[in-house]
Amino acid sequence: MPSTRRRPAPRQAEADRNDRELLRAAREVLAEDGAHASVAAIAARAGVGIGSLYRRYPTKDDLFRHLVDLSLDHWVAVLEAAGAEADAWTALSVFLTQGLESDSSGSLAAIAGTVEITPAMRAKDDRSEAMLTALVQRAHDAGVLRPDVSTSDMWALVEQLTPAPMIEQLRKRGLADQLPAAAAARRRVIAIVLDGLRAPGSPLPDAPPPKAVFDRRWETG
Amino acid sequence: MPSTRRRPAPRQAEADRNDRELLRAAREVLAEDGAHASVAAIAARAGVGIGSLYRRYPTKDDLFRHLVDLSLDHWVAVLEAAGAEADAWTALSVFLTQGLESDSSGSLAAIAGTVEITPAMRAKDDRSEAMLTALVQRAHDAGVLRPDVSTSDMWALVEQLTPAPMIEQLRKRGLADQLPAAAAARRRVIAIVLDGLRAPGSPLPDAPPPKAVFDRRWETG
DNA sequence: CCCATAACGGAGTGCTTTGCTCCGTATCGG
DNA sequence: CCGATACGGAGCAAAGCACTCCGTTATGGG
Repeated sequence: MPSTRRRPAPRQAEADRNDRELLRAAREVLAEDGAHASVAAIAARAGVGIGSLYRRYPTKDDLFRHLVDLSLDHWVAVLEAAGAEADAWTALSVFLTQGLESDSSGSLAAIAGTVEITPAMRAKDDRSEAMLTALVQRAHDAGVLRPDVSTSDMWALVEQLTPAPMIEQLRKRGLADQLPAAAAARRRVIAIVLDGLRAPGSPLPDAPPPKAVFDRRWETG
Repeated sequence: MPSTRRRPAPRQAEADRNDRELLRAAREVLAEDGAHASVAAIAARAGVGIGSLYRRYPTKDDLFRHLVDLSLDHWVAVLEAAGAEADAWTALSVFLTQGLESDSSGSLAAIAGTVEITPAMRAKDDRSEAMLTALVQRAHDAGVLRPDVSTSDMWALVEQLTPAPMIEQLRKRGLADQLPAAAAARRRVIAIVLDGLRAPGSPLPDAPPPKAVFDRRWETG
């Protein structure tokens, strides 16, 4: 049997760059347009033809699922970096600041319930849940985190702080010169929240949310 | 000249109720669908015919402008209630909790830049800016608010905390049984933020955002 | 310097959604 | 019972949608 070895892809470099641009653009458009984000808008913002997008992701759903998968990877990586910190408070602080600052994140809440979650993705989610719980427990043991804060409170903070409404708005309106100030404003908000997490804190209202509140949004069907 | 007095409107009560329902529905749909919110969806959610909506608001823009106007009224009212508090810290706390809890608010950021701001609306905005600045100054004088927090930091917090992504998501997916838990989670987040605002606090990063960042998003054209 | 090949861009397609108009119907005070 | 007013929603032209198809372009081993 003669070698049917394929030649190397002629335009591999361009293809790789296009893929990165597509994912970046998809996150931006999703953050701005929410559930109504269109494939055409994503391709246009990436500076890539629609045809090229569809060659890589046969379906809009495939693209979005990949995005969710990458986001799960992002949080696992952030939690690993945070867990490696020697100080319990620094670990929590790294979790929030690193996790929220990178644009590898972006608000995917808009497509919750529309993408099928694979078992591998579920496993990544379970993993990050366990890692964050360990981080919170460590901070409680060290007495640096207010005692009434639970793991799900931390996820609630992440959900609330992940969208950057001002930044999206400015980007959409083309007011790029205001972007640094808006990003700075968001960093200050996160810093305020971090201080709010420090022990002792005044008692929190209600009960911590059950994890089901977060998970059920992502169930399809 | 004979009296051309009009007869009283035969279905006035129904009309009033419909108007309230329309505004409530518009806020919900805007929060869920963002800038792509459709008139048909608003009418449907209000349980009102499209024709009735268009009789009251000749244009989609008219409806949205009214919504923005009411939101400005809402914040002025909240600031008046907060300013009436005897304790400087309680005043700030009322501002955030009352301002963010009511569903008279809702995230209108999605339509920033698409509605024409009338001089009257601009005046209301200026008024609330002055009132909040007074509140912040009072808290600084009393030494209860961390000294590096400015008025615009407070607006940034409001912008960040106004959207309720989890609540919208659950409502959209029909998971009504989870709504109380999600609302509780949000109250806890706000309580954490409030504690983060207390003096002394650790130094905040960057500089406070200029007010222009907030205003320019609303300029049309 | 070829030229086979893999990746490219975007016009086109059938279908849905949109903002808005129009008009026959329902309700109520006098 | 009747005139006035508000009602609901079918219908319309235009725009937007996910996705297909195909002629074009860039690359790198021989």
